[in-house]
Amino acid sequence: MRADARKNRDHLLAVAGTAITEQGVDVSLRDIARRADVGLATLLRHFPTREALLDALLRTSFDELTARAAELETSSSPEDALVSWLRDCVAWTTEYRGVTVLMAAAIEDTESALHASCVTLRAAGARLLTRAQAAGMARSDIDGTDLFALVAALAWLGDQPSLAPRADHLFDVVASAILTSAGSSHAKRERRPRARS
Amino acid sequence: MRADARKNRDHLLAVAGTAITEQGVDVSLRDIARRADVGLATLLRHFPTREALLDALLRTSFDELTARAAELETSSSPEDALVSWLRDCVAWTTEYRGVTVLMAAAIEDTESALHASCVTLRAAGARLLTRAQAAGMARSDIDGTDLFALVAALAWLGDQPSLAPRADHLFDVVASAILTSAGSSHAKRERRPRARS
DNA sequence: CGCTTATTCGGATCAGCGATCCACATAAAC
DNA sequence: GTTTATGTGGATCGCTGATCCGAATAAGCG
Repeated sequence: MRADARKNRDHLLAVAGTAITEQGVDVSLRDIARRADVGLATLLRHFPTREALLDALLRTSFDELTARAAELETSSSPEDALVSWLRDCVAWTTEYRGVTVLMAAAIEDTESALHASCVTLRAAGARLLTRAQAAGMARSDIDGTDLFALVAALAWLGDQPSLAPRADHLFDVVASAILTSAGSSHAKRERRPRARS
Repeated sequence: MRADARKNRDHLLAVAGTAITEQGVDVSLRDIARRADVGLATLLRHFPTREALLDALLRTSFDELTARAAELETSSSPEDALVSWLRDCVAWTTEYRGVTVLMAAAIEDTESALHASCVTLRAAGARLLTRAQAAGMARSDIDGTDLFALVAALAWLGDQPSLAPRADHLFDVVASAILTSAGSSHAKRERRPRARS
């Protein structure tokens, strides 16, 4: 890559980081290009899609989260490791308003630039979940995909200005649902008469 | 209102209903106008914003949901009433892909055309919740706003193609969190050492 | 019925978006 | 210093919702 191209790329990433922190991931790409004193076409050549830009921008964060999962796996109890990692994930998304929707779309879109990162994240969560389940600390009827979905839903809550104030509390509510049902009587109560067809 | 205006309004509502069912609430207003053989300006005069259009279109559904809440309040046990009403709410949103985001925004935006409907819905849920709490069937540390947020989050899950397959299962998980903590030991387990500041 | 008036309509236009094209500028290689 | 491969960004496209205003028309009245 040519030196000037590299410089533009790096500068664009820096500016994009600022813009996204300020305005969320839906910020206009034109705005980012303007703030970087660069043509829109240049931004779009370096990062052909919004997902590609985010992938470059967030890769470090993704890596940190997966590393943190590995670390917690050896340093904490299965229960604490799972819950505090989930908490970290949700807390992280608050720095990038709107990223949850893109991640939810990317997790099953193999063409998305964010796909690989999302899959890796889900796998990291699945490991912690399996460990907690093996220890009897987490309900056994959920898997990594369920966990990903729950974290996404909680992160989405935090993205909605009107619901965000409850996000922390509802995290605890959902966390209790993941943890507490392990072998409890609820597994039986849970079987309700009949779902509305 | 002049006869031709009324006709256009009704026709637009019918066409909008079809279009939104097919493509979700983010369908282009221009498309709706085109399909109704009407100018875009005409659509926007009858319904100045997307929210206004949805409000007119969904008012019936909103009324049905609140009526159903009242009905369940007298016909079912506090627990069943709450859970099956929540299930109805989530199921209803699946007919209008994307409506959840607009409702979350509208619940605290008094200017939104959807505001009143959302507030009414939250109140209906709050009544069922309070009743279940009084009967000791629902955890007491949540309120109507929390309930609204949880339903919104579950509905949002159903809107995401990649997460939708788990939505039903995760509804049960969340429902168990709402119900099962009533006086159980979990209330105590729940107090975790310390949330990350 | 014909005239007037208030209402409604929709084509045209605007600013915004992301995507794409291509003449031009320039770093790098020789 | 010249050549060449690479990078750039203004211009343009099709799309979005919002707005304006001359033309069309329904309703009211003599």
